[in-house]
Amino acid sequence: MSELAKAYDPNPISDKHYENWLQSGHFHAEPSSEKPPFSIVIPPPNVTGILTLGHVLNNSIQDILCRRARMQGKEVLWLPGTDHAGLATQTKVEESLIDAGTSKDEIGREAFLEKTWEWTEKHGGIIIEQLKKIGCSCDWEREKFTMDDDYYDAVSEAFVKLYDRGHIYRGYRMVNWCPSTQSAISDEEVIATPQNSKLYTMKYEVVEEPGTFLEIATTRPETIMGDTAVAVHPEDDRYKHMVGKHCRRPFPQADIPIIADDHLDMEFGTGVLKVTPAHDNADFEIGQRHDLPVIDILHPDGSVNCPDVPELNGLDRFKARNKAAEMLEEMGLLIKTEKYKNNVGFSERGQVPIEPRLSEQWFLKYPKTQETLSAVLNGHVKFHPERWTKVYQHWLDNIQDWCISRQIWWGHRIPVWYKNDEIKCQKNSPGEGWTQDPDALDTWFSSWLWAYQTMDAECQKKFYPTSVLVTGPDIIFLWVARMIFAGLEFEPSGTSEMKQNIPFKDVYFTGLIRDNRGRKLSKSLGNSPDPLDLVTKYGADGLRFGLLRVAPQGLDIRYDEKQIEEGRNFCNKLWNACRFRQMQGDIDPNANPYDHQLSSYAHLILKQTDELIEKVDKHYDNYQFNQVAGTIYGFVWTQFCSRYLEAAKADFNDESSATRAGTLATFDFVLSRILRLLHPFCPFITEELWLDLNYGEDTIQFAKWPQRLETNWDEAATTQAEKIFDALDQSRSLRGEFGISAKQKVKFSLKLSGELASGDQAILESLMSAESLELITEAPARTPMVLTTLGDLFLPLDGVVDIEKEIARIEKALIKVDEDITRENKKLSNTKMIENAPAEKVAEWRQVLADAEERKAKLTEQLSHLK
RNA sequence: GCGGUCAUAGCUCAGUGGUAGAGCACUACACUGACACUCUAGGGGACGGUGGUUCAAACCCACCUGAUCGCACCA
Repeated sequence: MSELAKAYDPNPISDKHYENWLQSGHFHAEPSSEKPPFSIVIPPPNVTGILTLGHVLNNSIQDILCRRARMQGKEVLWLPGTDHAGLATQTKVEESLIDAGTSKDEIGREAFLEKTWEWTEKHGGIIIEQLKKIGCSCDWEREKFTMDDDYYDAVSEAFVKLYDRGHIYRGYRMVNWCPSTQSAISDEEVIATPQNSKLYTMKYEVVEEPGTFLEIATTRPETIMGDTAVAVHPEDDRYKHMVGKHCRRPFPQADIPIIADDHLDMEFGTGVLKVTPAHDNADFEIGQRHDLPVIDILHPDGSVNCPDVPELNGLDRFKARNKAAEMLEEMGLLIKTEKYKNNVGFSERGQVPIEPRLSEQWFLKYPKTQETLSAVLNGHVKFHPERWTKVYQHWLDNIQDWCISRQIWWGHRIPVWYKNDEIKCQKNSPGEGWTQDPDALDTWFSSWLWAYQTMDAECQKKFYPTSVLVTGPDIIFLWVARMIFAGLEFEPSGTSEMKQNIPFKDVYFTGLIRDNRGRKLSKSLGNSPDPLDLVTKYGADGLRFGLLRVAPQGLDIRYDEKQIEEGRNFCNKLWNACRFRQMQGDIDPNANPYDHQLSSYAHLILKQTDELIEKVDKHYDNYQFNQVAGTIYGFVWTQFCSRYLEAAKADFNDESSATRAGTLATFDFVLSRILRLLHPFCPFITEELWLDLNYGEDTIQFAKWPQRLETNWDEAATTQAEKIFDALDQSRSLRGEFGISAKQKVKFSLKLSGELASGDQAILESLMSAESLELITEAPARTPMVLTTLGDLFLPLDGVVDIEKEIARIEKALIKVDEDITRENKKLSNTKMIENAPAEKVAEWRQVLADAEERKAKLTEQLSHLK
């Protein structure tokens, strides 16, 4: 047993223990184990990503669940891995190529993929090392990557299966096009973003009625060249008569029909809509209904493709917008330009507005939507907090086909082959002359197999379905729902039973971390701290505990570094409590307090420990980690350190104390439970203290999870201890009122209401740091007094007492007592209340009233003595 | 527009029907033999508003206000 340092220095300890844990294989999950299984698959971070506070929160929670499960005797699999993040990684590699003076198209597909693998190997795995720094107990032997050969094959096979079952099709349809990455993206990756735009009102001349103009409002004059009609509402009296006629598109000049369509809102703008079927979802549908031609006037990069209008041709779409407005102005067709706020869809990755664009893409028509919904509604999968089920249901009720093809190279290539007019869907080339589809699959198309494809057959048998998924609600559609689909569709259990195929039983949604002004953490705002800096400053345990303590279930977190500092301070507090214990010597790992004579406060802390275990278990089971942390924090700091430990000093300083051995045994008993309860949150410091204090031979990681004692408490003793602490608090207040410092030795007199054992008296005397504590039967005159549950406590001040001050103090106390009496009287004089309230409540109120009246009598008497 | 969430001390938040809580911040005190990453004391709240249910509402219900997040959007 090494002597503990005066201050807790987390980092050397953490590194030492993590190294040991890795070498001992403690994180290994054994599929052949007899123990009940507990499993979690990590939400795979981007392979080239770096750790954020969000990751810390998310992975700490998973670690907490896993570590507790191990202590509860379960066989735990926490399966780690990373995601290839197709678009995100490809973008980074492309940028590096441009910096090097080349480009992906220049070097070609094969060389590009080689570069990307190099990049992945160079930058990949950083986040894995960072996760180790914060203590994550993943089974690293099983680390998976979505581009591993076997995983790659599985993704292709999944595609082929769905194709064969008729769920996947190719179609020329309107998709969300990201001009920045030049790829289609799914609806879920489009973020509606409020924009300050302009609404242009222009006029088109009616061909059949020269001199008559239709006024049209638009936010996108740069798409005029793609207009193939102008639409009005069929019941709009202003325009009804125009339907069937034509109006003149200004550039390139052409006559386009005026049509009637129900889609229009007569209230909006002028009630006339320019119809651009190639560049707007709604317009496309109108075009379909009216058989309008589709004119695509944009290049894939978002620049204008319209040689007939040389002024605009080749311009970027936003420049073209301004230019088109200028042209309208010059032609005298622009009536007005107004400021206008609207929502524009942005590409999540590319950070630019998306273009609705027609293109040939692969789509998945989701199978088993009913089952996917009912898995959650029936409670096979439980969401925490539950309200997310509503969001989930809403999405499923309105589900659209999933565009799964991406015009990128880094990812799982679509397993479809073409030769002349033939198409074959299979993993490998059908032979000579066949060319593979150039596109890759949406990254999420690989992620959705993650819950089982990460496991080998043996592990699947033991650990699938997994126990719980911990993730953010922002990917409820992108990932969570789709994993449920995958489980139900591909039936990894080998049976068709729903319960065996759903990928997880519980889903815990974490909150979002925001800064102290409520903004999201982001690199561009510079408000995103580096978790590793925080680890350096406060230790991994401090970071974990501090963060978890302020992370309420299902709500966003206002992050402040102060909170992490508090976490570190808490660890230091615990450290020093253990250091204090160590100074007393003689640690018995199997100490049983009940073998010894116990002081009243030892009885109290034992009972409180039992209550602690109950509360902590309850909060754990409800996934209320902030409550777990808060409960342990309060217990350690207040009950254990400020009360029990301070009281114990009296015993430890007195060699002859009859309760000394019992106090020591109680100390070890309680502390060893605190360490175990805290281990999931603070794995490093608890391991260190566990070993230093010799509470177990080996590691704390598999120490038995504390159980309640459920013994018959010595109620008399615990009540007495509470009274003693009340008397202590009151004595301190009294000192404070009269400006007597805490260490200044003073005499106290106590007129007991009940009994006080001599041992307890000695402890109280010591805690009050009193010169003496005299038991008296007569109240002394002109002496400051305070009422306690133990009795009336007097502070004789040998004539130096400020009587006016004491009178004021007592009068203030009387006001408070009168308020209590009034309140209780009001309740008790209400006959309805007496009749309807439970008898025990009424009795309670009567007791409160009686107590208050007794206090009032005493205070009144004291006041009369003073005056 | 539809749906969700939140509103309690200066700040961050606990508190599921019966006397308003914690941490931080603030004020004062103490370099007390575990800890200054500390100790002790103190001040500070008509629990967003209005109604309703109830013997009893911070808590349950309705509406309102404000903030925030999804989803769908009108060009």
